[in-house]
Amino acid sequence: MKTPTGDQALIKRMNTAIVLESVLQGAPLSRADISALTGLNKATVSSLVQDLIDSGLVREIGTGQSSGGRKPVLLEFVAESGYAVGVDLGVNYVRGVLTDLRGGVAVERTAQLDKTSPDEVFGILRPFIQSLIDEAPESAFGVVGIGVGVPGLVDRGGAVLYAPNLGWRDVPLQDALNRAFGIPVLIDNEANVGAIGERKFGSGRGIGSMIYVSVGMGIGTGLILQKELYKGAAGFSGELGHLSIEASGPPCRCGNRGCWELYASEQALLVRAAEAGIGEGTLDSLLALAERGDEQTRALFNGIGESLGVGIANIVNVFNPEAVVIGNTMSRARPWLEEAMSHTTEARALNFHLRGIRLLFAELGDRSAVMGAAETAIAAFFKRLRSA
Amino acid sequence: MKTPTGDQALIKRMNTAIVLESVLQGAPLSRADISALTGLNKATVSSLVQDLIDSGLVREIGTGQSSGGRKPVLLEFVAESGYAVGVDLGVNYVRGVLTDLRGGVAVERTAQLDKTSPDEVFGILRPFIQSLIDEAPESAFGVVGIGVGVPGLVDRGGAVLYAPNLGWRDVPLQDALNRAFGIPVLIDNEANVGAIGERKFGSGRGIGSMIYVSVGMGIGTGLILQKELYKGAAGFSGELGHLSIEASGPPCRCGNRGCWELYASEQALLVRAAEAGIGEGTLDSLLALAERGDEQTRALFNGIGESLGVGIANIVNVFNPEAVVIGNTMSRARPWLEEAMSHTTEARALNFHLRGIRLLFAELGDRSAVMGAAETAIAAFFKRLRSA
DNA sequence: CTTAGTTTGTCTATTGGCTAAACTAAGTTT
DNA sequence: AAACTTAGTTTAGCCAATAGACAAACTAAG
Repeated sequence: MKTPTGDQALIKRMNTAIVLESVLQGAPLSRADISALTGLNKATVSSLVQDLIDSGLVREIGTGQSSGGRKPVLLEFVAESGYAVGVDLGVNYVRGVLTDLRGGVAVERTAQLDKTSPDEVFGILRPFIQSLIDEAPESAFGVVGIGVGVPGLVDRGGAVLYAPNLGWRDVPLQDALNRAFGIPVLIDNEANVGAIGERKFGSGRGIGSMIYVSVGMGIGTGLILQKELYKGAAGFSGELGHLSIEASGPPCRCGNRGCWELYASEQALLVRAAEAGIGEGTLDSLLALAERGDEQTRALFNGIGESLGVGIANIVNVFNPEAVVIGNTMSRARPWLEEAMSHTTEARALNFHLRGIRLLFAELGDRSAVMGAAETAIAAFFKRLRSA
Repeated sequence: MKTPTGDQALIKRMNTAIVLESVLQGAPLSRADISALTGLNKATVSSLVQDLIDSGLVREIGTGQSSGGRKPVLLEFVAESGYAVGVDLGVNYVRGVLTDLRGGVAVERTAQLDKTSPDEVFGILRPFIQSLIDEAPESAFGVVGIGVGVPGLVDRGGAVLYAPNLGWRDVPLQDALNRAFGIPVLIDNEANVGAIGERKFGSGRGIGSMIYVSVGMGIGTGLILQKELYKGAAGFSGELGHLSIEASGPPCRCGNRGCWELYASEQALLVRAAEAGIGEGTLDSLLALAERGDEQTRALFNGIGESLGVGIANIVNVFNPEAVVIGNTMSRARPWLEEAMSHTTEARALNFHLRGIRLLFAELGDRSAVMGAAETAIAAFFKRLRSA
């Protein structure tokens, strides 16, 4: 029986979390507002707010408008009571942010990555992260954690099991960073943190079930189901890039055949462009051509859009999500993809599932993953607060 | 702020639920055992157990072995303190059970269904359910609810939005049954209740994430993720039968192309058998042929097994579940399907995701759905207990 | 057949969080 | 200025869980 038993301390933690949550959501509001909002007694709210003020998470910011009686004392969350580091480890770059507890970016930094062996990457990563930590202002909680997104499979213990594009196998990144910095470190797949980033700060704000499709050289996905990131039994789910859409299609390096990413990724686009002799082997060159009105290039994007739609129709049928968000590099091709993509999805998905669904593109662009990584660390901090 | 705030009543409800849960799990055990198991104080356990005894959910069943001191008084859950009705509404049959609160079957009954209009079905269903209710013995809580599985899409309010095989559209079944019997009624898709049945009573016992694939004339699926039935945003997810496995395959009645169920369902088997001039157009005849060693028939099953494997590989890559359970009529063809199915799945799914996965067949056979329907009603009863 | 030691389950006093109601503080309205 | 409103605090009481004392019922050793 692992279930934690209920006692008074639990109640207090729960109610404190509820009060903190209302301050986070409701921005400037008074103790009376919180009481009305939550149903908690005014006295209870007063007491819990005092605790939060003492801990530094909440502060009073003067009085508000009277509505016929004593003026309310307005409260707000102290975003600068702590900081978090978010890192997006790419195949040839590292991007990092230092954010406050509301996700406000204090420092942002990018570095090149030309070597990819675990040791070399760690040699770059360590001072990179340290420099972000060093820039954090004095605060009540200090730097509360480090979140990292990596292009590969990550197990529950934060070890990178397999990252083909980095050439990594079984790299215990979380352990290493944990030892180096002595603060909580969370490692997750790039698509998973991207999903978290878009849901918290981007186009998926407030959405309960959302599938984030990271379309870069491959296709990765992050599944947010019932407001939570879904991970499979072993911690790695959502390899929708390797969902086969042509059972008898060409073999994929994963062992399967006709995988979605063979048809709908940046890689697929570049291969097709090369076959047709268009562009210079880069997404940028193709985007420029499409921009200039080149019909052949636009047809190419159109085809990718259709293939995206085929996979999205599957996703919609399987998950019946509120939204599908397309992110990563290919989101820049939105103008040339969107119509074919939406059209194909609508033609193929089940009618009932399409009701009210939203097909969106990432708002944060190439920052979905860093921001999500930071948010991961912030969320873990709040979770720790709630349970202690 | 909809979150229920914490107060003492909540604590008591939580702890009562914990105590009840340990009695449910641990079968005959004493108050002292519960205290040791849960960490709750002996006095607390005593008090909560007394409440449960008073309510009729728990009873003392004499003393146990002493381990050198006073003999413990053993407790057990009173399964017969209430009853539930489970109904599996098929296209041409209705199956119903009356179970106690532990899912023990007290009465089981099946009826033919030759008419399928909502009114006609309701005319049959009403006395059918009434007769089950009438057989329930006197008990503390009486018949606590009715669960129904139907072959179609069901919305959150228990209305059948679309059931092509019954020819139903927008039939408010839950409302109708609720009014007729005045006890809680829960309607869900056949595959969803089947998943619940197999997880609770069948081959998926205790498994946290499991995909139930109901392979009948079509393919339906029930997704159990993190121990909970997953429903999409609008309440209907898991149409994995309409996951396209051949983007350029033949059109499906759903509007998409190359849907899984066109390749791997009983229907697909029968179509192929007819093309090859084998059997008499029924699954039974083909099973008999395969049994007798007919090579052509076995090859047919083998092909279906491969197609099942293609879809299962997709499922495994997407959900990384602990188990996939094949249910409904086609589970009877297990001997002729299993090898090709496992082999194809292993060849196509990502290696990491295959670790420890189990490909199972339904243990309850054609009773997965009824049992799951009953369990749905039982679970709802316990949920009500916990929140009041 | 005592007597000591164990184990089960209940009783009792205490703790701590929440609440209603009274109260203080600080405004607005007429 | 008097009457009313609203915000936030203080007070007394409630209730569930707990530690520890205790009674009941048993085993085992001398």
